[in-house]
Amino acid sequence: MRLPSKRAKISANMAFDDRQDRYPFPEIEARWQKAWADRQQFTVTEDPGRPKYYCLEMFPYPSGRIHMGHVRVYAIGDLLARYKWMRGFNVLHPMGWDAFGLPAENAAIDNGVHPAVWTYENIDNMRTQLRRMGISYDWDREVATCDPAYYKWEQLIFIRMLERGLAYRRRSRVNWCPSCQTVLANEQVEAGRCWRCDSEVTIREIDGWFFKITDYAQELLDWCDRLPGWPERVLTMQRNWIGRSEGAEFALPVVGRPDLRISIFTTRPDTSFGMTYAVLAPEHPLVDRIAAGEEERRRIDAFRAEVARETEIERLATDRPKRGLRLEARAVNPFTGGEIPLFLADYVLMGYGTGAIMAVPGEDQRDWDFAKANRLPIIATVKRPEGWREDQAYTGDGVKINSRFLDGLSLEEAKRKAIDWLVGEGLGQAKVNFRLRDWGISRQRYWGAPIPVLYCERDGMVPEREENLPVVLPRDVQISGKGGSPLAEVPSFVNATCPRCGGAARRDTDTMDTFVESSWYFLRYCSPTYDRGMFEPAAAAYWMPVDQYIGGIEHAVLHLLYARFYTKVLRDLGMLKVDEPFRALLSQGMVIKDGAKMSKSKGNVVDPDDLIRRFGADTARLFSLFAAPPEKDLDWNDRGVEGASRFLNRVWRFVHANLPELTTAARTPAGPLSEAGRAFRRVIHGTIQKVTHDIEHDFHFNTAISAVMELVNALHDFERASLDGMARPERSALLREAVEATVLLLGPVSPHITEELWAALGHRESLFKQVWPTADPGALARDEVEIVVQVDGRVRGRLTAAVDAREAEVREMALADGKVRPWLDGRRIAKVVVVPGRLVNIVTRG
RNA sequence: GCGAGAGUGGCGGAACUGGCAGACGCGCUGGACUUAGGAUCCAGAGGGGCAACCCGUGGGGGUUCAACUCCCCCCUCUCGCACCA
Repeated sequence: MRLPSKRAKISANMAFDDRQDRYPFPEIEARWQKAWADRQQFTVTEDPGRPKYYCLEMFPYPSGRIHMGHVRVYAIGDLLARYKWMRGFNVLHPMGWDAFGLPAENAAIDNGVHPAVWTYENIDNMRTQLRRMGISYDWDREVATCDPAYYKWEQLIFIRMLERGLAYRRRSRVNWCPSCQTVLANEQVEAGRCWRCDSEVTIREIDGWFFKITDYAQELLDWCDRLPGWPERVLTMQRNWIGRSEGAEFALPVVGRPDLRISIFTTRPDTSFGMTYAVLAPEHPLVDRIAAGEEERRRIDAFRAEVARETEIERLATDRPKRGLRLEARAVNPFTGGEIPLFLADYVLMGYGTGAIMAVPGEDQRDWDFAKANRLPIIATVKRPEGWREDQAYTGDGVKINSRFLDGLSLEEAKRKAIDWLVGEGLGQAKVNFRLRDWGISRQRYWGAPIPVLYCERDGMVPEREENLPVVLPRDVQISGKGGSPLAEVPSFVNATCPRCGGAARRDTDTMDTFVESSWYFLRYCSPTYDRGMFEPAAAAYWMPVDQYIGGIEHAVLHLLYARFYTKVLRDLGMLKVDEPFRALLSQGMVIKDGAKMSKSKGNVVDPDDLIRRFGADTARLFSLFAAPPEKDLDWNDRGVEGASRFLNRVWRFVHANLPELTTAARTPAGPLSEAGRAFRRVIHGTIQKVTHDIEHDFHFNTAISAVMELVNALHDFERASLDGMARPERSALLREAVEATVLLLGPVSPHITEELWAALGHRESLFKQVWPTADPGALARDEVEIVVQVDGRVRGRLTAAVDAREAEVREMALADGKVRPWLDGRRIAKVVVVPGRLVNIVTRG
């Protein structure tokens, strides 16, 4: 009876789309986006009088179009930003573009379009797409890292780092395509071959710039314990990446060569008496001097060429045979005084430790495998446990054996004593080693920030003068994908004057790793147009650190570690007060579809534009947040999107169908509530409590949204049930309270429809200037609870007890329960466990 | 390979510090309203069984009155890799 008439009313009042019966989201979303922009609602300035909240999502690479991963991360960020607005914070929520990088150069090679043109067109497209999502960005703070006004400051910091020895030059290995005559990124190497010409990739040594992140290894590690807002799994990955290990460093003399000593690092100095051979990395610089003659030199070169074809992952794999080459020279184990053979082997890397190891096959599995393959002796220096089969290395604890003055000691004691001995003999010392390597930042690419140094015949390497910055990337350049750095082909760029002597000098033609730009963009947002420095000190002092950083788990190590490092460098340069850039981190999972990452080749891509056109941004955002908790992968499902859309429509319809009653109702129910009214009010306030908790506690927006859905379900039930038997003012006031709570709680998720509904409910001010609702403890209070009764762990009955019922009382009720008694017949009660307010478990025997 | 995560109905996912497994949504089934329904509303539903009940959180052990949750072993999948001397 009521439904048809209600339906008629709905159609007449609400301008539903005729065909689809959907609320008019295109118009609503456009209108509110314009209103927020016109009012500059999310434009912020520093306001010391209010608590600040800096909410940041990892900025995108301007690939051309946003994808669902972007929708997800920005929906998460915007929810938090808007929530914090409603909580009274002064929220900084900026957006920009990680605009340098390889794809722009590839586009230039493939389509002949200039990287700058390509990049800025993409930015324009993506900005339009993002605006359609209705994110609360302060667009006045937009930055693009390819802007000289941006990278100028990065060049300045480079020079400061150079002055402090934090930037230095050395040789390093790169992938080289002999056919294209160019350096390849790892990404451009496919199964050992060049992705363009399919030639076999080789390794080349070239000079490049490094940042000395290893100087900060200990501090970066220490602060992992002081970042409680970070996910533990990311901190664990960072700790492992930094890879601190304690041990000893000492020298092995080369037999007959008093001029040569091989320095080795070991975490197990206690096993030194088990050293039966030693290994150098094939790249080790001493190898050339150790080589005995022409013939051995040739063998070494051949071996090096073989190893050069292996990736580091292959070289370190423990499940494949290790390659080795025995050298003619021998070394001395200083502990035993005995001679041991020397090898080159692929499993020893130049980049870790000293690039040489003492091999202890008895207590190291890789050494064991290599020793077995090369018929080398194996000596046990730790007593094996009872029944140990001598078929693998023993890496466990135990008493030292076969180790002369270390015999009988525990492993830890022996480590200390071995080091003491080394120190006493003047052979070595205790040493802390890190797995972390310095950060190579030189790229032989065009589309990046130029490295601001020159090379002068007379003065050598000279940094550019500060007043000459930025060193601007020249526009006219040929990008072919062949040959060296494209900048080397631009005479007007290369040929410059020496900042020191004024003579002729050549500029460095490499550009910086794009990770450098992304290591400080969050600082630039604090004062994006400031032109007297990287950032305005007062602005950075106000906004930093970022309170909540949000981005993909794939950045768990590299980007996040580099940004932490860069921040510490700036602090040590006296520019910044904070020690860490990101107070809290939310690592969100990927968006997948049909069990696989979205990709064009798999044909499972969902286009956000298309989605927004069909369902609206509010629905797209709602679904992204509802379908999975943020840290997990999200399996995209088109049907699920329809469900999200259906939910918003349901809310829309309910509000409009009851508008007259809602707008005339009292704000709070007058007088005492009926029992049904109290029950409903408990649902309302329970929802407020749960949503707030889920947002604050663990970012589980999916359960927050499901709680609102439950409230809406309860709202419908209440609306129907309260028609009879409830006083009209009570009903109306409760309906209003519930609807307003729904709209407020849903605001950060789906901001356009909720603004519209909020206005329809008679409010003049923006929803996002409202105060977030708080749960009324009085409304939450209940006087009875349901208690589950188990017999031997199985649910056999349930009973209702007073909240404050005593344990003995509940126990008696359970034992007397009619449903429970038959299960106790003929059994002896061994024990009764009472969990207050939850359950009773009656344990029987026999 | 190493490092880090994840495995729960037909599907996405719930389940607080060990206490009723499957909230919420999708899909499905039945019904109502409709010229119509791919709109909307109501109801049902983990699997087995007429039922009482039994079985169920990747697999196998264990701890406990009680295990998705804690411990040990194994399997599968995902992410990162410059990487353990």
